[in-house]
Amino acid sequence: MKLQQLRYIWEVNRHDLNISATALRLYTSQPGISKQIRLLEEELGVQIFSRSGKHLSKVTPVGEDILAVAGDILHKIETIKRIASDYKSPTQGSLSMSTTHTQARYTLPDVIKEFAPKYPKVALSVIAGTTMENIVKAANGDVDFVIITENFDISSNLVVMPCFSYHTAVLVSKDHPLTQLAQVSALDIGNYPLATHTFGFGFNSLNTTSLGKAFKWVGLEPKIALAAGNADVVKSYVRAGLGAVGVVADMAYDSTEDSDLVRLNVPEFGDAYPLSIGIRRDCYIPGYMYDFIEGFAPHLDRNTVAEVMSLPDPVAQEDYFANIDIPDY
Amino acid sequence: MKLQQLRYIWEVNRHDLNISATALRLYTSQPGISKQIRLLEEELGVQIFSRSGKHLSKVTPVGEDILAVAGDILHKIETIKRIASDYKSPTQGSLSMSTTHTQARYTLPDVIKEFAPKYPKVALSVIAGTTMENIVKAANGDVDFVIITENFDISSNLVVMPCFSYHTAVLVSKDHPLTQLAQVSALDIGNYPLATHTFGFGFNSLNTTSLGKAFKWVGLEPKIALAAGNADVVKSYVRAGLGAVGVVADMAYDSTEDSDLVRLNVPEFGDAYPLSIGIRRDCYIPGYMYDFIEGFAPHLDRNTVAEVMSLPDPVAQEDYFANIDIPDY
DNA sequence: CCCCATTACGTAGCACGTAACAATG
DNA sequence: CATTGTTACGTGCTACGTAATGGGG
Repeated sequence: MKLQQLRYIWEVNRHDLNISATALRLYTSQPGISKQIRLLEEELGVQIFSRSGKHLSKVTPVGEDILAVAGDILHKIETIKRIASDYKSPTQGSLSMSTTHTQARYTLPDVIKEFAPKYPKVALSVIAGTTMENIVKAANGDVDFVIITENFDISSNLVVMPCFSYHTAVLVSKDHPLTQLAQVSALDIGNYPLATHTFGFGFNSLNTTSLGKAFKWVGLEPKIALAAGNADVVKSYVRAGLGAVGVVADMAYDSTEDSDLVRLNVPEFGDAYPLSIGIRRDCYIPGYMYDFIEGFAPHLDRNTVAEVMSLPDPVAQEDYFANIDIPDY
Repeated sequence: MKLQQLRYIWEVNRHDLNISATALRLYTSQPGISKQIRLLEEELGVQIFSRSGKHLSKVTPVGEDILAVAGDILHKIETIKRIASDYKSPTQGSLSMSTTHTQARYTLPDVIKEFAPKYPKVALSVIAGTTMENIVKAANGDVDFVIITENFDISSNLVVMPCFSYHTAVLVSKDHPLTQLAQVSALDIGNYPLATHTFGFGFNSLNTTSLGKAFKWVGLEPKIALAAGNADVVKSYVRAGLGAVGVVADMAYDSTEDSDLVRLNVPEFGDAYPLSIGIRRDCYIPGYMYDFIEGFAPHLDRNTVAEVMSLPDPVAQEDYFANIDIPDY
């Protein structure tokens, strides 16, 4: 059994069982991959892929099991490289995260501004995507960690550490009728088109967020005017003067930059949302990564993170923060 | 990076950093191993072993980290082979366990008598050792699972499933003065030499077992006459007619075979001890292994074991059995 | 008829073994 | 001086690339 053989079956599986496409991506030849896969299957005495004619049609049941373990192995191989690289040159390496647009746009730049000059040799990449995509990326090891809003109790291999809480900001234009009210309720908002970004799981998730619940609670079906993955679009829409009410995460509201907007206080929307960081359980954490995390969430210092990561028990990891105050943004 | 390189550093570490000895054991040449290790170190850019002169003197800090991951990888490689082998020929393979002498001698033979004819092609091996040794073997993956008395909440990578409870049997010879008493207490026993096997952690562990506590409770320092790892020796000692009181696990007392001994009822020694099976968390379980486990502990059927093993959370795994009645032996 | 996996075959690289060397206790 | 790790060197294996073959949709 060779590592490359494991790499090949893993990649072929990732590329829709298309050996040719895999070969292109790996800059190698089709016959090479084909042969190595057959050799592996021969050595193990089982078929990993079932062939129909000249196609790999699907993964056999054994293949599923084998692929799962192979994935672990390949990830651990990368881990070894990282360990060595981190020890050799602690200020060098790569750091990738996936997160929502809001964090990428509003909270992360400040952290990066501190981080980047300190670690000029660390290749930093921030990927903005939906919560679902982000979680999958982190779980697959495509990124080092994920910063994510909403509680996700997905039974995955991610260690979740809360960074801070944030609230929603309800925004209207300066001349909006709602600015005349002494106290705005969700009921009042229901009379206007609502512009919000999709909190995580896409459009329908509105029903499951506490924002959605707040609407339900006052017996309203919100008239969504705009649901974008992007707080800036929401704000533009509010600015457009169509009477829209915008709901964004409060970090997306800057009192000076957005001085043409008015932030309303709506008690029903007062819920705090936890913003958390999720790291693959068996991930190796280089020094600069600790530093980045601490820069983002000061209470997640190196010792804390290391301690939580070393807890063998997911529930203990979760409980660790149960009695710790999570700061507001 | 090659798998063999990982195997080499792993084995060299296991063989006290002696490359020559390792080469002998692996049926290969010293220079081969030496070179591959250097190649790996070169590729990673770090030293895994520190050299003093012509010796590998110790493992570097990075080396420790790397070795840990390498061990995982090698174990998973074996797992892949097992998966394939099990799928290819489900009735073939190997099954090894480590346990105490008492289980090996008294409870396991019945299970094996059922199992062996059913799976003639499974190489079965039972290793008797102290509890400590057994746990280490299972955690290292040297054996497939461990059957162990005493509660061990060692934070290891073992999934623990209770099989049944047993009690201690207090044995004396037929002509022993204690047989004249209507009711025997621990206090009475304190007057005689005590013969017992070491429950698990060696001689001193008597203080931590509930057996030891029972003595403490009645204010006695037991006069141990014999502490052996072997219930048969205890019984011989009791038979020797020196007035010794023997304490063994009740499965070691056979009312017909040991009809020359009298079992006393001593309330203070009435505690139930759980007997559990411990399986490495990331272990692959072939069909015949499920079968063996079920033969040993009928309530641990295939579905139950599979379900518990698939729980990602050690605490959940432990709690699984909290509300389930564990049968007596 | 295009796409894709497999077979055939040649080559370059590398893992491994033997032998010689060096250094340590 | 015995033990152990490293260097030197030759060889056999094999992974990989190119070219040709063969099924399917």
